[in-house]
Amino acid sequence: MVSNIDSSQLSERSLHLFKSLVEHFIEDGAPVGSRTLARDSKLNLSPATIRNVMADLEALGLLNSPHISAGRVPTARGYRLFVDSLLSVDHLDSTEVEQIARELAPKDDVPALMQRASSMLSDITRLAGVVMLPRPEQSRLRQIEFVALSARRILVILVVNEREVQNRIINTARDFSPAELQQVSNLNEIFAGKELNYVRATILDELEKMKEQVNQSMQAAIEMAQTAFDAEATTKPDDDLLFSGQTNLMDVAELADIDRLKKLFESFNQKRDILHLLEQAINADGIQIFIGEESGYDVLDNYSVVTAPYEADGQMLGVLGVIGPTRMHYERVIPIVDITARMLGCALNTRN
Amino acid sequence: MVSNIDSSQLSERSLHLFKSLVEHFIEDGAPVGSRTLARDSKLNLSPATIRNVMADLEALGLLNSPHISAGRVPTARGYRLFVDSLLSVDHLDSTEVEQIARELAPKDDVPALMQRASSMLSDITRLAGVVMLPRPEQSRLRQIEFVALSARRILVILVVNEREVQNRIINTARDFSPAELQQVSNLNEIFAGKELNYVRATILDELEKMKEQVNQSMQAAIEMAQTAFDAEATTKPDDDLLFSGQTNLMDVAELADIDRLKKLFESFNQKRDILHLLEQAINADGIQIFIGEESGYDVLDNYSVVTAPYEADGQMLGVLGVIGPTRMHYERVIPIVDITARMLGCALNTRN
DNA sequence: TTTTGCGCTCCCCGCCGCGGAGTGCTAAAT
DNA sequence: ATTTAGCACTCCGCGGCGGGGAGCGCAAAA
Repeated sequence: MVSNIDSSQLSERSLHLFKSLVEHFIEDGAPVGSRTLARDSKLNLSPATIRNVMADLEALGLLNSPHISAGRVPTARGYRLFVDSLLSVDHLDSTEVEQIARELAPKDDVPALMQRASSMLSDITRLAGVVMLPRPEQSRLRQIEFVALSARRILVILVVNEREVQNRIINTARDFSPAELQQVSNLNEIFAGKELNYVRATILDELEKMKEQVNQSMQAAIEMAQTAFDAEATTKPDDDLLFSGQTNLMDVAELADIDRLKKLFESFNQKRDILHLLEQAINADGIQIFIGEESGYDVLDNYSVVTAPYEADGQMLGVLGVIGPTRMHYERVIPIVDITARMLGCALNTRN
Repeated sequence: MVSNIDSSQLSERSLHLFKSLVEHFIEDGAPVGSRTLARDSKLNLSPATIRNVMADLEALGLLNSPHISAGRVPTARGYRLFVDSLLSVDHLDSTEVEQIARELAPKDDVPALMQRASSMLSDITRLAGVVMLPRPEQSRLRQIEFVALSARRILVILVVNEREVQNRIINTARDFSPAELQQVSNLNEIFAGKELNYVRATILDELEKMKEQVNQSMQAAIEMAQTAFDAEATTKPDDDLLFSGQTNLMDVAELADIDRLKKLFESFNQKRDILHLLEQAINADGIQIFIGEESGYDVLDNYSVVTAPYEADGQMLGVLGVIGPTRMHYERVIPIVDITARMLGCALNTRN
């Protein structure tokens, strides 16, 4: 990749004009010419001077023009300079902060909270919102329970990390008596508080060794657990992204070009690309922005993604963000994404 | 509503021409003129004659023309006549039937099955698919379990109807001892197999009476159950529609008109309108079709919805269907929706 | 270094005119 | 009594044309 432009490489004046141009373009989406810029930027300069400056900026790859006699438009690289060095971030309206806080009040379960976070992001920015569900590095098993549905159908309940409940139904190879089901409490004693992968590995691999050490009905518990974890391994968590407000992107005339939009929506459904992108952002320290072609995914050409990781109890949990046209109001979107991530983190901190 | 046209009110020849016209229009979306119709319909008639017939059909409200010198286009009423009396339904390719059967093999849990049904519908028809989740009239409580997470946080697990598991976490007003939690098995004895609403009502309303009859730790169980069912009452099942393939609608140039499409997508998200529509179809005996404006929801202008209810174990469970432009290949879509509903029903029949 | 002036490019928009497809009507043909 | 042929007419779509506007670059003047 060609190196990005550093703001120190440019004169004060160039920067001012450049900033002004980008703001203009973000506002009304039309290429910006020297006249308008001369009129609106406070510097008293003639259009001709400004044309010279713009020619320089174009040579640096910060601007280009759709055709020879149109105004200029920022390139991805231009936006990059803009957001990195030139942007003055809005101070959020206190009523908006309150709204966010209200929406993210921890009043129900985690998935619902995430859903609210996503739709709030899209409502408030009028763009598309996305939230990656928390995938804690370490899932500690809290409790495991077996409930008999019929002789060979058993409901397995895993309580993980204080808050999360997984259940699945397994069909066992042989009948189990109620007494055998009771033995599961032994498993709790052994595994409570252990890391989930460790539990799985232990149960699946070290079965032989354990079987010799324990009594018969305990063996039954292990057998069942084995079936349960086998089944669980096949469960891929591929619904770990929550989108909302996709339709907001449909009235950004920017690209009414249905085909691009369709491709974008399809990539929302596939989730793969967006997921990869967000994963890149999870270790970023705060806001991270992917601008247009930068992202490397060509469905995102002309779109930007503003992300922020969220954490609770000192642990990185996931990423959330907003997807919209490169021509978006970064100065507003950035603080919104930022504060949403923080507040979501708060809401997730172990409560009570 | 003005009465629909009955096929017996029209001459054989008119019907033939009308059918031919609709098929033509469905095929290429352009208004159909007398010349093309004269050429393609096997009857040896001159364009002029056909013009006369078309004028009659227009007078009946079956056709109209975008402007005076364009060809004719079917009206909603025209489509109605077409699907009710004129349509010869395709015989499904056996490979397609197999594909459907394969997709709907009951290999995992109900929600996943529904999801697969929906995306299969959209894949195979290249339109948008929708499935209403089963809402059994009677949910019988199979089992209820309490698991202590901490002294005051208790995980409540309800097993309903053999297959469905609900869990929620409640915060209790006072501490409960493990011994008290054990008492829940008494609740199982009382309520197992009872209708869920009855259980809820009994627990919430008849608390006083029961308290006197039982020992103290049993009272604890009732208290907890009360809290649990209180919480449950607030949980609205509003995510009971599964859409997929919305993006398919984006390349029906038919209405590249982004605004309409946006409204439609929004109504998918709101779910309300579509849900109401599908509810009308649940008591229909098999396929039901809503054509354009007929549906009464103006977001569906120029769209048709083809639905079929599905049932298992002799009980109506829900509705599924396909949403696409009025100009869709009904002769193909109808059998697909039909067979999908049947097979989904089979997959849901109590297994084992 | 900035500004002025000038020639030039390209888009956008409205206009015109034309060919094509289709209609409705009337009069002739069957 | 139908059906057909003929004819005048309507309307869309398209390409070409021309002018106005916005903008550019360059060179020469300030």
